[in-house]
Amino acid sequence: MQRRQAEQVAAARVRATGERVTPARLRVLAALLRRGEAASHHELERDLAADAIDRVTLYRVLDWLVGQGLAHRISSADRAWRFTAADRRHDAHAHFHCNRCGKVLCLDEVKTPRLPAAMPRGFRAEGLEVTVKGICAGCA
Amino acid sequence: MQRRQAEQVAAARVRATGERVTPARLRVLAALLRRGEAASHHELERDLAADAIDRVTLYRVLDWLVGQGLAHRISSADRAWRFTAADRRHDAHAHFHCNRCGKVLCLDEVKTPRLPAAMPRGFRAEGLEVTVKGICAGCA
DNA sequence: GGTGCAGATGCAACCCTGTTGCGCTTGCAG
DNA sequence: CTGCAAGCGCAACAGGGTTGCATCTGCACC
Repeated sequence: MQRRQAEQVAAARVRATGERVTPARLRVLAALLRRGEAASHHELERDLAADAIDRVTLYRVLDWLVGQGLAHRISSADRAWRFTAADRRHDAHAHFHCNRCGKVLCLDEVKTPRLPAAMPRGFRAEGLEVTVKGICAGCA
Repeated sequence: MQRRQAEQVAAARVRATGERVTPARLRVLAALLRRGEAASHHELERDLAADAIDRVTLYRVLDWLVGQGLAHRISSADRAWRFTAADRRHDAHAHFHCNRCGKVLCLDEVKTPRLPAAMPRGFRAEGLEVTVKGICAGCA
């Protein structure tokens, strides 16, 4: 997404929550929108390098965005959360994790199966995460 | 698995690698075999409490076991690796992650789909991880 | 049954991701 | 304009995992 468009969309979405509209929220959401792929905290920090916002604030803003449904948190294998703007329904597709560079992105083509009907007695399924691991185009 | 049996199986498998047979390797693999479910580093440390082995050694032994194909590393959402003895083919079933207590176990009933045939150009799939999240029987 | 040494272990110190506590600042309702 | 709850920045901390290095030990060879 282009810079201008990302900023406008971000502003609209943050405003729509009815919560406070702060620069940090706007800038973080805009940064997420500009990136097509899932961004780690560290990558976002770099994206926001110009007039950086505090590490902790970034974590809190990301938490807030996830809480508001404006972003999704993906747990990747390298022990770092990754985040995407909530552009599309995130239950319905798989993620790709590159074993070499650690990059995570969405595989829209790969549909995930629905929640398993048959769970062991006493277990309740709430969500499903499908991750394909391999080597991405950049690393191949 | 019973203690005696676990020790015997562990000894046989470690010997079969042709690499060095050390007490740490035997004890860690036996501990994994005794547990039915995936164990975190911390849980294993507790299991081995009697005459504990060093934190770092435990990490290294686990790495070695994974490298030898004697154990599998599962990345759970709480940013901690979990490990299982490689009893069965681990590609073929899903894992369950409890959102409340963080426990991870194998869902043998839930078959995972085969690797997606259609990947974006330049991407190579090497493995597939399917995780069902929810509340386990103990926490319900 | 020795013995040498590559490889395994233990210890201390470190890194990285993420969190908490707390005083200062600010968006926004009135 | 103003007050104040909510958000922000800083510092300090916590947990999981890794690295460097000196010491120890399985085991291949004698």
